[in-house]
Amino acid sequence: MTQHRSADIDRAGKPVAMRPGIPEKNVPEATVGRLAVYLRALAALREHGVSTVSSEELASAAGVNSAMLRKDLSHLGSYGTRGVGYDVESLTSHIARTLGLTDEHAVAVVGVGNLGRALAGYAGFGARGIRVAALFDADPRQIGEQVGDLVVQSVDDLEFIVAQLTINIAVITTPAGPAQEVCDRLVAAGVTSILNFAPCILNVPAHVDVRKVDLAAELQILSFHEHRKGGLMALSPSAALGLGMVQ
Amino acid sequence: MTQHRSADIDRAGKPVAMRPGIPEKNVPEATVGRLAVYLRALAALREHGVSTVSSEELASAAGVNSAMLRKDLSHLGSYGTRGVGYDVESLTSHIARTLGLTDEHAVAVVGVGNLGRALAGYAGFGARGIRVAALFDADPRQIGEQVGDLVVQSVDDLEFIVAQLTINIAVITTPAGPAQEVCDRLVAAGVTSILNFAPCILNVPAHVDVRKVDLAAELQILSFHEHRKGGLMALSPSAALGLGMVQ
DNA sequence: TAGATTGTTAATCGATTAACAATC
DNA sequence: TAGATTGTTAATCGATTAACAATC
Repeated sequence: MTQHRSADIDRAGKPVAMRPGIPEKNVPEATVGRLAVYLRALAALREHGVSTVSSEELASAAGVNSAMLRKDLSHLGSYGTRGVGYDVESLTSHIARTLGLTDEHAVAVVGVGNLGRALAGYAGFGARGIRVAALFDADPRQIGEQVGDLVVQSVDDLEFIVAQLTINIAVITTPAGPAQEVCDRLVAAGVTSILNFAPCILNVPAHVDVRKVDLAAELQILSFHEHRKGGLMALSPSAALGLGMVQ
Repeated sequence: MTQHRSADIDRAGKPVAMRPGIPEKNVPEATVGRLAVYLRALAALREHGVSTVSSEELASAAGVNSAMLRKDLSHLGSYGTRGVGYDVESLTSHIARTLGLTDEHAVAVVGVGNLGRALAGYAGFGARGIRVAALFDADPRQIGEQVGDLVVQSVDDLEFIVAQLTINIAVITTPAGPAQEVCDRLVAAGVTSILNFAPCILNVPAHVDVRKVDLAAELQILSFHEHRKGGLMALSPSAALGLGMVQ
């Protein structure tokens, strides 16, 4: 959540994008998170044969406000045409390039439970720069099993294989227990970006990005909102209707 | 992402917490997201027999700054003791109550692929107010299958069962295609909070909260950060070392 | 040219952080 | 009392939104 932010700043305290040799404009973290969403909306539009789209249309497809969309895109440069809109094709490739999806990223998944399998099989990655290249597990019953195109490898061979395949991005879908050790070993093997599904905080050196997906927390947040709505709706849906809580 | 915010405000434009009859102080959205993390850190401390914890210790266990932790907790009231710290037990229950985890929430999971199964089997929920109470799928091969304690039900029976079990929270782990229809039916059956894993934007009435977990987007965000680090590290790890990028 | 829509500015809002007075 | 640590204030920072001049 907050963790990955630490790596936006290098040891000297300067924002990464300001370092000499990396000239790209600085893209705010919140914007980066939405670029992926725009990319998906653009892909859907392209499939429907749409070749030009206005900020209003694209924003509505992405579930955001059009002012925010234009502001987000302005960080990448000016790729729209006033009075007309954005060219779907060219905007797609500008966003993809900004996200670094023109490079091919090999990803390792550690932990081949249901969650790991879901990620390994996720078609959403394929085409777009991200490819699951290795699966690891500690359970001897899983090792050697075929999952999609890949064979599950022993976590004992993690360092060797990760280094061999020059994997920089890893997904941790182990239980909380082994997660920190797995993380340390991934980092030692050259991984610099981690997506963590294990319900624990990972300690990493400053050059490593960690993003955390916390499934229990997501449901607890919904629980909070239910609680806030709760009283009223549960006791009397019609009262809630009267208060305009229901459409 | 932004979607769930819309439901914080009712039709009259007043923040929910301000409505008469719901006196709790307003807790910022960002704080709510972290309360779940604190709760987990507290559980770990309690297991280690710790009965009192300072904001500094708890913050470090939760991976945040101690000022932020104290600020977050101040929204719940004053449950610490100056010069001493927080009582693990009592802080745990205050946070749990704030999150609405004292009520029992029955959750439906729609889509029993790997992701749905991962959630259905997630032990992290059990004890704490959240219980997966129904599983649905459209695939006849899945219907009737036993998953954990539950039998997979036909999505055709969704309305009846959701209403029957007074389920208010649902998780959508279907492909993007059927997600909106599933969502509409859940809402019609009384669901008011949705956790969406399908890679699409859901349109819901204002009284419904949607949180979105976008796995492809998470990896694309990491791809962006890799890209930013990329050039340097790939060409010359030793140069990167010299720039202080590596510990 | 007239209508449409971008890119940007400025205002607002919310979230984070540091610092410290209150107080155990 | 002296040391420690909370709860809160004020400063800063970043993100969102509305409005509009630029321009296709």
